[in-house]
Amino acid sequence: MSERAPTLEDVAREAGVSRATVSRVVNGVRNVAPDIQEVVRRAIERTGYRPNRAARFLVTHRTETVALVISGTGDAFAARVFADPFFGRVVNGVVSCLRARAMHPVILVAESESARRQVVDYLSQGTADGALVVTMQAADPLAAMLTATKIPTVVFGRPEPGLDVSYVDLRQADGARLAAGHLLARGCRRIATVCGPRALPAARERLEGFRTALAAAGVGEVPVAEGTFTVDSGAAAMSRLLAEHPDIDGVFAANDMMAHGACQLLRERGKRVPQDVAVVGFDDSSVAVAYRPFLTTVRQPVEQMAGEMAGLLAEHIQGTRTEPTAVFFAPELVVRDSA
Amino acid sequence: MSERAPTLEDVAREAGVSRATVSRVVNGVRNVAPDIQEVVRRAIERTGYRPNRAARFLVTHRTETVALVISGTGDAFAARVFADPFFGRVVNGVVSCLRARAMHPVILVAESESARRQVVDYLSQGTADGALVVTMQAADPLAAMLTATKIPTVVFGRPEPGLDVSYVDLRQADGARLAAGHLLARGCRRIATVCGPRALPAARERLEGFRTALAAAGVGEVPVAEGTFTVDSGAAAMSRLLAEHPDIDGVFAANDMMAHGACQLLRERGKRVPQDVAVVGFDDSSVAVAYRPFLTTVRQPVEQMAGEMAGLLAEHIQGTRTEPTAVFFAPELVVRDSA
DNA sequence: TTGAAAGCGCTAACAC
DNA sequence: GTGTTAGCGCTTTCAA
Repeated sequence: MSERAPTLEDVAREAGVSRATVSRVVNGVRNVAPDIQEVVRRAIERTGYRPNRAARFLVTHRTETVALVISGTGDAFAARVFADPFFGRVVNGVVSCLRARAMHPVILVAESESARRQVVDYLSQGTADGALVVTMQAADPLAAMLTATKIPTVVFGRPEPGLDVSYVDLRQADGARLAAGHLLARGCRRIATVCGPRALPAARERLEGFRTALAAAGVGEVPVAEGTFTVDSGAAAMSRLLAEHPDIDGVFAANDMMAHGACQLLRERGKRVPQDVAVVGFDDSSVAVAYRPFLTTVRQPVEQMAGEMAGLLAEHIQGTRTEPTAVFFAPELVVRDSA
Repeated sequence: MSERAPTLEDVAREAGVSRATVSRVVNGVRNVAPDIQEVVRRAIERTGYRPNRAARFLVTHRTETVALVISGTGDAFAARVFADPFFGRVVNGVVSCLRARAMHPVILVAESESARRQVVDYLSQGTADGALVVTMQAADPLAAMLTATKIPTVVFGRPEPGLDVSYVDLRQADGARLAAGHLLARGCRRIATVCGPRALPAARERLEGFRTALAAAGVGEVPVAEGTFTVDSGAAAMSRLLAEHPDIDGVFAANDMMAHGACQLLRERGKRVPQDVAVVGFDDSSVAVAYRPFLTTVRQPVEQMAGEMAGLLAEHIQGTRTEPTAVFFAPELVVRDSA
């Protein structure tokens, strides 16, 4: 574009020292006389020198960039993910953590087999130091492909069994138990659940945890309807539930959007929430308090989890941590209006 | 990590040709005999060679990465942006367009003066070929800083006057006119509006456009309450409006979330939507049809706009386009239940 | 403490 | 058509 950007060479000439010396002060290595440091610093100032990352990377093999991969499958998959508040929270957590380390996330989408290969390809070109994988799918092959290629990887949510990779996860079952306990404590006895896509491990764990907790309290047979984590699907699931069990008095939905969908449908059918039917959501995302009724929900600290995920990756990259590590987070019940 | 990744040199040796020849087939340059091409291709296969991006960049000066900068100011600013469906739509549009060009977005957040400088710094290190700026603020200085540094830049939304930079924008006033026309056609005459932060040019344009359209139809004096684009703020604004003008029969909200907030408040106050008060939103984001009432709204083709923004940047980067260009999009009225 | 020099892996003239 | 060669801008031994 303009006339060539200043290089180390230019600064060196300007300061009357060697390239090596300039490099040393730029990288904060000691062994440089204070006065020379000062001279160099001024020369940098005058020339407006910025180190060239690519050149530096060529020798250090560190790009200070990590890939944030949204993995999953299907038509319009990406659009759905990006519309979900969950995605924004993850990005937020990742960015916050990375910034403190002067690293940056590049967004990659892996929605098909070929896209997955492209991601692996991209990463093996040394464009990023590692990968953060957020998957919307069971048995996502991406993490395995990545680790097989020896690319530092950390995943959000428990990976498929047998895969030796670091991850962060929520104690899903505990969250479900919290929801069950709250519903029970309210006096609900005819309790149903709107679960998430069973293909998703997290959704399965919430469902199982919920069933287990209820069974332990003597409530057997829990009617289940599956949704897709959207408001619509929550309403549809609620409708199915109501058709077969008109006397339901408590519902646990596997995320907040479905919980809202359930609330809406319930109200349309003339049921009051929470008086006639209590509804508990999951996530405590921004939508929990955006629409009425404000949701009683199980909080998942997504930003924190995403931050920890990024932190783990950073440690793997710099070699501070070598063994695959799992970090679990505790869910928390947030009581509001819906139950 | 492992033993050194294979380089061009390795492939060349394996294939029994020179580095240059391998480079040519890798980059799809002609002037290579078909049989040699085949030999090289097989050698690449055998060695598992992946070109090293940094090395390539060092000579081509193209990183095939662009920065997607979320710019704005304030505490918790980032969290708010990331929670907004708008952000996801932008990312989606950008990623789709970039992928086709084998480029990738790296997410940067510029929420303070120092963060802005870091962004400029980052880009002057040649880490990305250009910047996509999405700002949530009036007179954002970032775009100016970027263009001053000769970094190819395209912004989402009209930049401050006098700044010679490419941008994409919606014909905001047309959108407001659509909303006004619809409300008028329904027979509304006591019409108010919940506008967005006046600091935002887009919000101001919607407001002005709305006023103008109404004035042209002989409806003067439009009560205005300002919100912050959140559901809450929409409800609060509606409440203020109602306090002063209890007989309002039509409302235009500057985005869908505020429209939902207004609908909720209206219903809480015993008003039926749309029978007693008609509400028109703006954006046609995913929330428009997620909650009842489904919103009548002005569609803003965010994904398309974001895609065009990325496309413009790509052209600027590859030199196909040199003059700053503005591309405008036409809004569209989507009639549903709320008006 | 500083400088000289050897690459890092690749592309692009230029020569053959 | 293909190979040779000279860098791109930086870090990092190794000597001095």
